[in-house]
Amino acid sequence: MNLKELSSLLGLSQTTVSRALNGYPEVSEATRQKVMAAAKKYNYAPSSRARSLATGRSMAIGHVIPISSKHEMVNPIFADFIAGAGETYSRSGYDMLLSVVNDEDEEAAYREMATKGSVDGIIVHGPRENDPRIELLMEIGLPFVVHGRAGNDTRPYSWVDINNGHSFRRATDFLLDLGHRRIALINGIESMDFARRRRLGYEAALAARNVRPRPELMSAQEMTEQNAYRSAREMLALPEAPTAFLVSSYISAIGVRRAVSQAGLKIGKDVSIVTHDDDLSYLRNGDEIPMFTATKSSVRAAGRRCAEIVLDHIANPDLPPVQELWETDLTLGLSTGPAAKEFT
Amino acid sequence: MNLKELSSLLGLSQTTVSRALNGYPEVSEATRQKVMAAAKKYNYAPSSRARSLATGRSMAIGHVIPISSKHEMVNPIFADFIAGAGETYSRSGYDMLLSVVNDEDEEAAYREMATKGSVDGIIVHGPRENDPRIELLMEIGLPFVVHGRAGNDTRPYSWVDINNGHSFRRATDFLLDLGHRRIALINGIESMDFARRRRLGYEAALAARNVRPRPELMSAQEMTEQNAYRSAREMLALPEAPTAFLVSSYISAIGVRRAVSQAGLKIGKDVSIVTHDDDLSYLRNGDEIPMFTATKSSVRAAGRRCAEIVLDHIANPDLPPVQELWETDLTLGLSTGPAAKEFT
DNA sequence: GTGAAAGCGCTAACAA
DNA sequence: TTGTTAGCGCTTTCAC
Repeated sequence: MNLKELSSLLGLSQTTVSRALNGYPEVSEATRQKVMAAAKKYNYAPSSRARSLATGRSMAIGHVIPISSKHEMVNPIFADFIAGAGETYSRSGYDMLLSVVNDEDEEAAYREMATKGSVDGIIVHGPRENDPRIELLMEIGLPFVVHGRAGNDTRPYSWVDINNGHSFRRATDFLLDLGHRRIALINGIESMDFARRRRLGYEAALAARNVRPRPELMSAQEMTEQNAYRSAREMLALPEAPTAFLVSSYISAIGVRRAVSQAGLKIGKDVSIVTHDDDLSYLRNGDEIPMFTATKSSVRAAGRRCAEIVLDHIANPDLPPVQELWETDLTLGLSTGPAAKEFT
Repeated sequence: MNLKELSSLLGLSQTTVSRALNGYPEVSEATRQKVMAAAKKYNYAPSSRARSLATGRSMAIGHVIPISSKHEMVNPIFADFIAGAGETYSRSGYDMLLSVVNDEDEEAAYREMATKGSVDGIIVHGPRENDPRIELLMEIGLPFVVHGRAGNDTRPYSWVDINNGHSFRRATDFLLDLGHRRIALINGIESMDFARRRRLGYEAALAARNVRPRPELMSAQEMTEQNAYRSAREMLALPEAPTAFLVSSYISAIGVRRAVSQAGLKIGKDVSIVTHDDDLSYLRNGDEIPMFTATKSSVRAAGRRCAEIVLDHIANPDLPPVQELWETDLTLGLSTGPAAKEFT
């Protein structure tokens, strides 16, 4: 069923039917009712392709997902982010176009989305330090929002980010307060902006207390259980083994936990672990200490927010860039480890 | 830059330019070269909207991701599947349209994709037993492929599935061979087709050896670490505690592992755990026993295959449905648990 | 309040 | 081998 058929069925012009359906005010209430009813009855929905061509807007937002052979197959937080963004899009009648590309083809993917006119805006995932995509997207001229930031690039582009530095600084301070001096950092790959900021926060906390950072207690790798396990095991075998671990992802924390157990050490007694978690409920038994930076729900919220911002910029291209730094729910649990104390 | 501009720039008709760009044979090599060069120079790419409208094909495949308030936020294997499908699409010049919807709106989402003509085919995720979507999609008439199956529906629709039943039957057999008689099953929610099949495989293995299935050793929940942890802890507190756990997801296995450790039991000695894993390397030390059903790479391969099938059906609508049941790499490691033995 | 007609940018018959 | 022309299904001026 298309507009032509529907309108001839109703004995009206295409114009009137279109107007009735799109909520134009000049249509009489009676006609509108009739049209709406018929559309529903015949299950009519305007062709998005035709509509796009006529209006010049494609009603879709592009997400480019880089698949690297070198790095993690798929960013673990990606799914939740997408879920959040998707909610916003469907509320606003937008589609989400996903483009999965090898990272060397990524630039071409953005260019193509723009020149083919398949999207009205773009969301950038997993920004790296001095990410060249920012430049590219500014040149292309399509509205875009970055989830995270690309280093200290001060150009006015829109982004939504978690305050990774502050969060890790506070977590490190917490461990220092507990009396720890050999605090290991199990981090993600440092080319990712968020990992760099986390390390800086950790280092800043150490420096403020004159605690010497130990390179042998810092690892920066793809965040898998395996990597974390191996790193933690090696660190625990050192003559001066860490008494605490600050861990940059939940899945890595599981690897650390395994290494600690296997070394015959008791978590929360011999060694403290500070990490992310979405569910505190089971952690208040001295098992480990959670720290919120990017939980499932906050990632989802970030997805929603990024989507909103890009839609706003599409609706109003003169809007200034939006830059939001979200403070985290840094919720630290009760530790029964060395010098344990409650901290909120 | 659009076709009109490009062709007038070249002093050619739109038709010729279009033909040259689309690889039609009747264009002279000389013109083609010229056209190609100009297109590259001016960074021209045909508008996908206009092209879709003209050809009637939208060059996009729809994926509907149901977000349930009741269940897991996002299916954990979803990201890898998407990555695989995305690879295939980009090779074939297709786009992927993601629609994130509440599960009650899912039917409407499929209908809309079809009537709006925004996709040429659909991939169905997370089929449930007697999933009404199958009916709906057959009625809609768009090519579709299901990742998994919808119960024992024998209608001729295309699907790609892992042999979950067989895999779990073999794993259970393995544990029975080791001498285990109280084998717990930590499963996903049974409304999901895969979970049901896994339980059936498990029960069949028990029945074949006249081992009574114990309802108190079977849990079926959303697959999170928390749920698995709680279930395992409860089971271990029973007077007749399980000596082995058969666990339906890697993340659940982590919860089981924690419960077992916390109970003061040694994995691989007091209790065997059979589960999924992508990386065997660290498991041959008696820690636990991996079992492959749906690993990251096989899920990705399934994504690629589903995408291929749907593209095939779009290219040739008369193609009969493709139904593929993949046998799994059920690789069982060395257990040092009770009656341990090598099994491959 | 309604309709006629032009046009969005492309592809594909049909002509030449 | 190339060009002319007529749509694809919708929105949107402009005229009534």
